[in-house]
Formats: sequence, structure tokens, C-alpha cells
Amino acid sequence: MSTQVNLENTQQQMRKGILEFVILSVLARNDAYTSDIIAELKKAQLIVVEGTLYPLLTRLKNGGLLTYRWEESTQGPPRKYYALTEEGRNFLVALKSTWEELTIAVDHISKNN
Amino acid sequence: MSTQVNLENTQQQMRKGILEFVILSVLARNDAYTSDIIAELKKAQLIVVEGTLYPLLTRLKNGGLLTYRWEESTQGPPRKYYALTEEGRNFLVALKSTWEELTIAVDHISKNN
DNA sequence: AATCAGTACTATGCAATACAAAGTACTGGA
DNA sequence: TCCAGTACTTTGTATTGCATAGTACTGATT
Repeated sequence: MSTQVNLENTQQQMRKGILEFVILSVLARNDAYTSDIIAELKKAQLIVVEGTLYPLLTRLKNGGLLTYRWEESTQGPPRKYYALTEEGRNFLVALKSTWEELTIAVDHISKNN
Repeated sequence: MSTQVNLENTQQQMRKGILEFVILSVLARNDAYTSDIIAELKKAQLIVVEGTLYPLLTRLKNGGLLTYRWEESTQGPPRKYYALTEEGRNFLVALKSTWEELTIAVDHISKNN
């Protein structure tokens, strides 16, 4: 068994590509800052780390799907609260559709064995 | 909207990571050579191209999850038929479980919006 | 006032993989 | 012999999750 093909790696590779969808989904309900988002994902058994999340949020913000505002915190430094733009909401609708098509396709194939 | 965040790219990124699972699933039913695999996936609305498939099959073979045999063809050059190893079957079971956990997590998050 | 722990954000290098593209090789038919 | 169709191999590129290193802010403690 080579280092490349092992369960952990494959699980990680499976996470690639879906985090945009997942993050946008979390923010569709409520504005949130990073620790909120991480906690929300963790509740759903999806572990995402800050080294992933920050660049992702920045990318989505730069792409026009998110906006943010600073908010003072009584528990530490200021927090950056992210929110979906209208464009972000539209994009999320398309992503949800894509996800559904993908899972149907995969389930169809994997159920055949 | 930057080049990085567009639907096509995101759809492609969503495919990353699941193709191992999908290919092993196809081969769990029957030995197959590449065009068979591509056709099977296409039937399920999953388009995969040869530049992706060949290196992937090689990787899985090198990792001990697949074996292959050559078979003469009356329609052209010989074909390389791949089959799951015992190890491949075990790995597939784990992948299926992982996929289910992932979809449950994602659906849970996306259904909340 | 200075220090520290906890909290929050930023940046970067690495590993892995889907894909486009280029190329090699085999077979039967023209 | 040449060609089209078929099958396989290789490689470079773009993208992204993660580990890691670092910066910055705040309130509490010394």
C-alpha cells in the first residue's frame, strides 16, 4: 500500500471541492465569523481547519460571494463577520443543484455493487 | 467574479476526491477496460476523461487495489482489463462508509438553509 | 506598566488530483 | 502500404485542503 492510496488521504481528497458549498450554506443562515463556522461544521462532523478556512473565505470574498464587517468582541480581538451577497446566494443555489446531481450519480454507481 | 470562483471550476473541484470511490465501484461489479469504465460513468452523468482515468487506474494498481490482464480485441489493439483485488474490495467498503458520512454531513448543513 | 493566555486573522509551502494536450502503439480495412 | 479508429501513456497546469509559522488584539494578572 503506497502512501498515496490510504483512507485518510482519500477522505481528505473527498473534502476537496465541497467546502465552498458547505461554507456558503453555513453563511446562508446567519452571518458568522470563523470560529462560529468551524464550530458549526464540527457539529455536523465536518472538521475544517483555519489554514483552509481563512484563504477560502478570502477567495469567496474576492469573488464577490461574501462581504464582511468588523465587530468588536468582549472576549478578545475584533471579529470579522461574513455574510452572503446576492451573488453568493445565487451561486449557492447552483452549487446545491450540482451537489445533488453529483450525489445521485455517485449513489447510482455505488449502489450497483 | 474572478476566474477562480465560477460554477464550472467548482463542479470540477467537487469531482476531485470521489473518483477513486467511483472507479472502484464500477470495477466491483465487473472487470472492465477504460472505455467501458468511461461509458459506465457517462451513463450515470459522470463525465471522466482519459487524462484523469489512466493515471488514476495506474495509481490504484500500484497501490495494490487493482490488478489487470491483457485481452486481445477484434476491434482494435489489446485491452487492459482491470479487476479489484481483495484489498481493493476492503478499501471500497471503507470508502463507501466515508462517502455516506460525508453526504450526511453535507446534507445536514445544506438542508439548514 | 509589563506580561501572559486566549482569541482572531494572515500567509505560505506542500501534497494530491482532475484535466487538457501531446504522444506512442495496435489492428483491420481500404 | 497507408489510414482511421481504438487503446494506452505521459506530462504540465490549475486548484485546493492542510500544516505550519507568524502577526495582532484584548482583558486579566502580576
